[in-house]
Amino acid sequence: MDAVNLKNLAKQLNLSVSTVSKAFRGSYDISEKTRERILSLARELNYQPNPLASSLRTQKSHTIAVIIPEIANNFFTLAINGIESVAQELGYHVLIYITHEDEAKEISFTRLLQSGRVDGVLMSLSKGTRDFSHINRLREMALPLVFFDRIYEEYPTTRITTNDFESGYKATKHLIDQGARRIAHLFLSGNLSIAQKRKQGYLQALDDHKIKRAEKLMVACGNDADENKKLIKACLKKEKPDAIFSSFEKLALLSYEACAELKLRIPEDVKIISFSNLETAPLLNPSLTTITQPAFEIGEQAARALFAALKKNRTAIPDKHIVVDSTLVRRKSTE
Amino acid sequence: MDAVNLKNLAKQLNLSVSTVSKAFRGSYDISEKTRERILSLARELNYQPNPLASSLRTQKSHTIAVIIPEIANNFFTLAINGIESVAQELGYHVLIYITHEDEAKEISFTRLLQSGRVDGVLMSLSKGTRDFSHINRLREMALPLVFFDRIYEEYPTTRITTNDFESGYKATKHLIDQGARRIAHLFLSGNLSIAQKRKQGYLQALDDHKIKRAEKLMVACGNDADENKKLIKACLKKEKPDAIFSSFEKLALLSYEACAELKLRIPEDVKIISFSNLETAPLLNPSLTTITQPAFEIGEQAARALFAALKKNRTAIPDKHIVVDSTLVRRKSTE
DNA sequence: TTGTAAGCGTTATCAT
DNA sequence: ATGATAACGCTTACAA
Repeated sequence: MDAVNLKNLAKQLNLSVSTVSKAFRGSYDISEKTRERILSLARELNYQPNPLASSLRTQKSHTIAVIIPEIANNFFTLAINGIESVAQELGYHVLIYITHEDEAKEISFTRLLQSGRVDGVLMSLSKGTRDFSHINRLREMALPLVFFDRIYEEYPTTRITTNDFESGYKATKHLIDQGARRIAHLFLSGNLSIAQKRKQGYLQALDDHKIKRAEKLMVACGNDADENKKLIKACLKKEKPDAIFSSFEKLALLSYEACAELKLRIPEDVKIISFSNLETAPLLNPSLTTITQPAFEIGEQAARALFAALKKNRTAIPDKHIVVDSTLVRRKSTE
Repeated sequence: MDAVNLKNLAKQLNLSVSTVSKAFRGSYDISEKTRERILSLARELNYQPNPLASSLRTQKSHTIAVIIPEIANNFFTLAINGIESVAQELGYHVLIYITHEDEAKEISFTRLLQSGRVDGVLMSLSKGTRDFSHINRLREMALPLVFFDRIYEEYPTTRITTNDFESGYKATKHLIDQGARRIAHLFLSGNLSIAQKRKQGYLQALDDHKIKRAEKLMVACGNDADENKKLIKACLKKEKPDAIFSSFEKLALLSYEACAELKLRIPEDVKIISFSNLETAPLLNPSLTTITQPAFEIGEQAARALFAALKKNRTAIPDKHIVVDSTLVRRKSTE
């Protein structure tokens, strides 16, 4: 069966291509009667306009790209859900690109997006990103870009995060209030601003409570889970922390495993709190105290910020930092 | 800055558009010297070919669509990971569509894909799908389609699932071996073939062990979590099962909550086994015995099946059912 | 109200 | 080895 297109329809109706085209776009200089004829034949033949042709012509793809570091991660999964729901509502299509925390991939993805494939980009930086020229290039190309969570702080666009400093502070203070004094901090190595903010919150809380900072209690983790678990175990064994504040969910889960393997009891020997969107946090053994980010909402807001700019036809996106609050949920792991 | 395109490059080099175009496609009737000139200017100006134009011309979008019922779900997250890794390797782009188990959305998505936007589709049916005409239409349009997990059994294409019947049987038998006799089964209402297969495995296992089937022990769940929890609690209270076999991860988590609320101990009062790709299954209280599907591999294989067909230029995809095995992982919830 | 024709940025065929 | 030109399917001035 030959694809049905405008030319096709036009011929069968003895009309011109442009008349048919206009009918679909609800132009009011088409008579009610011919419009009816056109639409009815279109329905019958199940006509679908070719989006490539139309995008090429209008310079709008009605598609956005979402670039994230990983997807087997509850935060990003929820964020995508938020993004997708807005995209669906507004009739946009969503391309997904996963960098696996790799700067080289991030660079090559941004390259691919530079020529009309998408109208805009939502992005969360990968841990490995050290140089930002690929991102600045997007600005030169006037490709609208909104950051969420793992933002590029200096980039003049809308950037959405949670209150990371305050949350880091609150998490640490919570541990202190629960009696902890040797608090380890697990974070992801690299340049991520959110990791730094959380760490600063941690340090500030220590300072405010006259607890001495100790480099050895701050564990920079990488990409490899086994490696990370070793780092955590080493810290637990050598430094004997009485609590752990983990900046990233997966590091908390590794801590649970590490504690089990070292026969350390949670929370008796080690209290644990972590940034996390884990649905099963309440069901863990013991249930995990979390700093929970409103991930769906973050995705949603990022998408809305982007689409608002797209509607206004490539208006620059407001240069501002939107902060939504995380919530601390107390559970057994810090009791 | 004006977008740099072929015409643009050609003018600056005093060459024709077609020469420049050929240079990029490594045509060998371009002299080494001019090719060098072209590529070097392209690099300098950071030229990126416009994929819309090129797709329109070649009738290949180098893009696939993935249609799934939900994304806040470890199985689908892992499957996407598998799909995306293959797509990345082969230079394809991935569009994501989430039906939220809604047939209407599934229909409208398949519509959108009918006119050149994508070269092929990977799909897992939504629970709500009762009519398949929208899917059959994709065949009429000769749009390559591969199913994974929630397959449309009658559709002549490659369909990838786990060994659902056997897994259902094995799960049930495991509960029986552990001493259970009143085994409830939680599944998703609707037409999903995998749900039916799993249930058949369950029933067969009961039959083989001379345990009487009981309608009231078979709980059909819907989309609403609260509603589902009520159903599960009602079953636990009225039917007093000594074990639960859950076909879907989220139903198992609700069962944990239900048991907690009813002060039922797992596994002493109720043993639980579930299909699940939960990373935290070993960390739950108690750890959850699972039937784990090789989700990443399923996604990967589905993608490979699709791309193989695409490479051969719209050859029909082999009509076959690929079965990969799930594994039963024994943990405390069924001890 | 309808039609003509140019053009979006490519690729591919056919000349030169 | 290079170039002119016609598509791909659509939108949009502008003309009729």
